[in-house]
Formats: sequence, C-alpha cells, structure tokens
Amino acid sequence: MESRRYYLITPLAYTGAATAFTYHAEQPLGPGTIVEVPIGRRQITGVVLEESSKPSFATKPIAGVVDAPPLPPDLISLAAWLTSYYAASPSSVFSTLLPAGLTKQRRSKEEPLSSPGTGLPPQPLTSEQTAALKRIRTSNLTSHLLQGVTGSGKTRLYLELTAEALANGQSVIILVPEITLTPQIVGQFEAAFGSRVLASHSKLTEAQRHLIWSQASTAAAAGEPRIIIGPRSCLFMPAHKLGLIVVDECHESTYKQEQHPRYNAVSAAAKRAHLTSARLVLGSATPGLGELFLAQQAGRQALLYLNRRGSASSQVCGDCGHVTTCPNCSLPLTFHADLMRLICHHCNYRTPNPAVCPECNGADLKLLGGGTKRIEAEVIRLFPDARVARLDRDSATLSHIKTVFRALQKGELDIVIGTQMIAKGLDLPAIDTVGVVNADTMLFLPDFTAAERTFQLLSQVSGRAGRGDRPGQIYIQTYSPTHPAIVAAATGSYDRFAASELEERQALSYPPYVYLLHLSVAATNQAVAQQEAAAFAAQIKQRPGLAVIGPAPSFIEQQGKKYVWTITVKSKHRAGLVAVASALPGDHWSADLDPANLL
DNA sequence: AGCACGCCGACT
DNA sequence: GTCGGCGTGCTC
Repeated sequence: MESRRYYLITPLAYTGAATAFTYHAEQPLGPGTIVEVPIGRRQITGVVLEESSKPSFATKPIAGVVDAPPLPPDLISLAAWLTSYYAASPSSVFSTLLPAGLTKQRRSKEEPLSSPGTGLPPQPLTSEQTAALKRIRTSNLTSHLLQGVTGSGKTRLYLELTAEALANGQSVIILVPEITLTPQIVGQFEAAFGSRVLASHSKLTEAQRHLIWSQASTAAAAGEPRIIIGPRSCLFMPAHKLGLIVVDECHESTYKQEQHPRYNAVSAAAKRAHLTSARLVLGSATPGLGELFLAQQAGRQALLYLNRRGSASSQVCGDCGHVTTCPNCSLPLTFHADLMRLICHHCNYRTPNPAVCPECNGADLKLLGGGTKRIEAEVIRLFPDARVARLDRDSATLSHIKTVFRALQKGELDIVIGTQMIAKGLDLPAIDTVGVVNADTMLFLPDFTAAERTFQLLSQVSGRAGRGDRPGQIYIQTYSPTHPAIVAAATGSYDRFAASELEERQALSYPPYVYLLHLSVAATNQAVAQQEAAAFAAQIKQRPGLAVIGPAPSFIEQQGKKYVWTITVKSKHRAGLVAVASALPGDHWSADLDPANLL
C-alpha cells in the first residue's frame, strides 16, 4: 500500500467535462506516459498528466503502460493551451494529438534504409530570395510572414531554412494545405534530405498514420531531428529540438479544424513555436488579416515578394450595384422569398424587401446566384464546338484532376469551368484567359471575411493566367467594380487592400481587433431553436465586457433535419468568451472560438 | 463515446 | 406480468 503512487490521467474518447481522473500504480510514471485505464466497464487509452497525492475517493489501478514513447513536455503544454484557448475538452485535445488506434498491435515494419539525400538544389538563389533569407536569419524575432505567390520560390526558402535547422541538429515541421500539391513539396524535401523526411497526407490509412507517428516519436525520444511534412494534424508530431515551423499558404481555410476541438493550426503553430523557441514562418501570397496582424505585431519581417459556398440571395441593384446591407452590422441582407423580407443572419434585423433601389430608385433589383452547372450549360450553348471540362468539389477525384490536367497540357481542352479548386494548388500550364463569373456571390456573403476571401480568390485566379510566354487576360464580372477587394485584386495591390480592410474591421469591431465566439443551437423545431437561443443570449448579456449579436437564424438555416440559430459574441478579452463557451446549456449547442466565418 | 439505469408500449 | 424502446447521466 505504501508504494502506491497516484496519477492524474486524461482518458481519450471521453467527452465529459472532467479534466482528469485519478488512478494508481506501483511504478513511477512520468508526465506524457501513455497508459491503459479502466473506466466504467471499458478499458481505454489515457495520458498521464502528473503525479498527485492520494485522493479522498477510491481509485482504480492503471491497467498497463502502452509501448510507445511518452508525449513530450512541449506537446503536453500545447494540449493545456488548446484546452483553455478553445474551451475544448482535454480528451478531445489529446485524441487529436495522438494517432487513432494507438494501442492496436501492428506488425512492425522494417525501418527504411537510411538515405542522406542529395542536398539542396544547385540553382542559385534569386536576389529576392537571398534578401528574404538574410532578413529571417539576422532577425531576433521569431515570427515571419513570407509573402509570395505559388511558384515564386517560397519552397526554396523553406528548403534553405530547413537545411540550417538540420545543421543545428533541430527538427522542422512543414504544414501544407490538404490539397493535391503536397506530393510536389514532399518530393523536393525527400530529394534534399532523404529518409529524415516524414511525410503525411489526408489519404493515409490509420496504420500508415500510426507508423509515421511512431517514427517521429521514436526519433524524438532518441534525440534525432526529423523533417515532418503534412496537413494541419502534423503540427502535433513529437519532434526533437523543434527549430522551425512553416505554415505554407497560411490563409487556407483547411488550417481551421471544423470539428472539435475547433483549433486554428496557424495560432497553434505560433503557440508551439513559442513553447519550443522555434522559428515560425507563415507563407502566403494573400495572408489573412489575422495572420498579417499577428506578424505585424511581432514585427513584420521578410517580404519576398467561381466560388461554391452556397450562393447568397443578396439583392443587388442592376443599375447602380447597390446591395442592401444591415443598418446595425453593415453585412448584406439575405432575401427570403417565403417571407418576402430581407433578413440579417447576424443580428436578426428584418425589413420588407424594397420594390425599388433605395440608392438610385432603379427598378432593376436582382438576386445574386447561379452555380457552375448553369454556367457549363451556357458555355456549351455559346461555344458548341469548344472542348469543355468542369472541375469542382463534386467532380474532384484525384484521377479526374489528373485527367483534366493532362488534357490541358496536351492542348485537348479549350475551356475549363471550375470553382475555387482551379485557383488552388494546381500549377496549370499557360492559360490565356481567366474569367471570374459572378465575383459578387462571394463578396456579398453575409460574413465579415467576405472581402478578404474574395480578394484572395481573385488574386489566386489571376495567378493562373499568362504563365507562358504571353501575358494573360483576366476578366472579372461584378456589379461592384469599385469595391476595394475587387480593385485591389485587379491591380494586385495587397497592401492597399489590407490597409482599407483593417480600417473597416476596426470600425465595425471585427477580428483582429476583437475576439469572436460563434454559438449555434440546433433543434428539430424552429421555434424551440429560436427560444433556446434567445434564452441563452439573455443570459450571456448579463456578463460584463461582451457584445452579444443576435440571436439570428443561421445563414444555413437547416443542417440535416435540424433548424439552427446562432449568436455571435464579441469581446476584447478572450477569457470572457472562453467562459461562455465553457458554459453551454446543453450538447445541442456548439461553440466556435475564432470562427473562420460566421455562416 | 459506451454502457448503465429507468420508465412507457407490444408480446407469450 | 415481462421484453425492450431509447432518453439521460455517469464514468477516478
């Protein structure tokens, strides 16, 4: 009995509110040790947080220690931060940090033969790359924003910085968006650094992921540096002496996890870099204003260089382009045909839809919308002889992408119709003309990031044109040719857009000037959802230091068979929002801190 | 997440 | 009378 030691342990796959349960064992166990513990009549995996004193209640014994290196201290600290910063359950956080099926017995695979790699590519650096490298190297700041379009040579800089870290015996984590260009980057790193590269992607099986985690974990425990490349979740790989974290295309929405814990991998990367004194490099041609702000506050360093998301039924004047916006929120109102009203999906302001434009009295009021299918039909009607392909999320299997890509290279296609897919990773061969149809559908989504997203999309699409020897043409169809996002994208002036948009965000109290909490409640009955939302909103309003907006019906009103209402809470102080997110009235509620959007 | 307990309708 | 529907509540 005297030899009993007590440990606080967080069980995985357990969503209750408790941080940890107390178990006992005879042997000494360090923090981060992965164990099997009985809970109820099941036995599940858990993580040892720390040793504790004998509790007042009876404890169960730890059933066994899992044969895996313990979670390193920086990841335990990161887990604690994720838990409090995102008001997430410790269990969900640790489940994210550890690979699924950790305790399953697997046939141990042979370690791959060690190949050192052939070193960095021989091409000399451009003067811009050299300058950017110098600024990163000589800076005593740890966060760097690397602005440059796809193909501008950011990867080369990542390779240089990685080689330096390796030379110092440090590990590197490179995060990439979960899209098709991953193999290209991985290939370059493997060529340079051989078997020290551990690459992951979203199509791997559970066993493959587990293998990569084991390799990273074993190397970390043995004090060997590794280069880990992969999506969002790779941020949580164990690593010996982390020296550099790169988040490539850091503006991509895939860095925000939409399931619990709803963390943002860019913020989490900044935190892990801080915990480990690693250098953080955020790469993007069009960084989000949050990332820009983050980097500017740290001292901005190296400056190197058709839309799917449901069509908003905003009402736009065909004569003057005026879009009716909410008098409280300045966000576009959404037309509801059943009520013949315009509704603000932010604060629930409602008004009858006007018969004529309130700005110019024009009678030509239209609804924005129209999907890629309709456009395809129209294109086929207008150009019956053209060879047309469509690329969007519905048709975007890897093999289909490859087929379209090859056909393009061979010159077998005349017109490609696509959604954002086209703008992203695919490094398409020279395309003479790019047209963006209905740029407004994105611009007038009732969301505070609409302008930023539109600018990013248009900038990326523009980058697709004129890559060959001929300059390209870009056509943007819009009702708002003077909108700052459209003008800035057309003229390629990121700085001007950022300045005007930041001003707007500040004036309307949106991030990065305040923190946002997006709450939603789902119920099978519209009235129940509304009443629950109203009751909780009233409760939140009692708390000091918070601005409560809404409740309002969610922009996407029905999700599955449930009706959803939302509340948006703003505050300059994160703690108040964390408190609200931790005090949800029930499990049909969901909280999202730092939401990527408010739709 | 599971797996209990618990309180109302169809059955041998 | 019991078998079992899945609502809600607990798990060191």
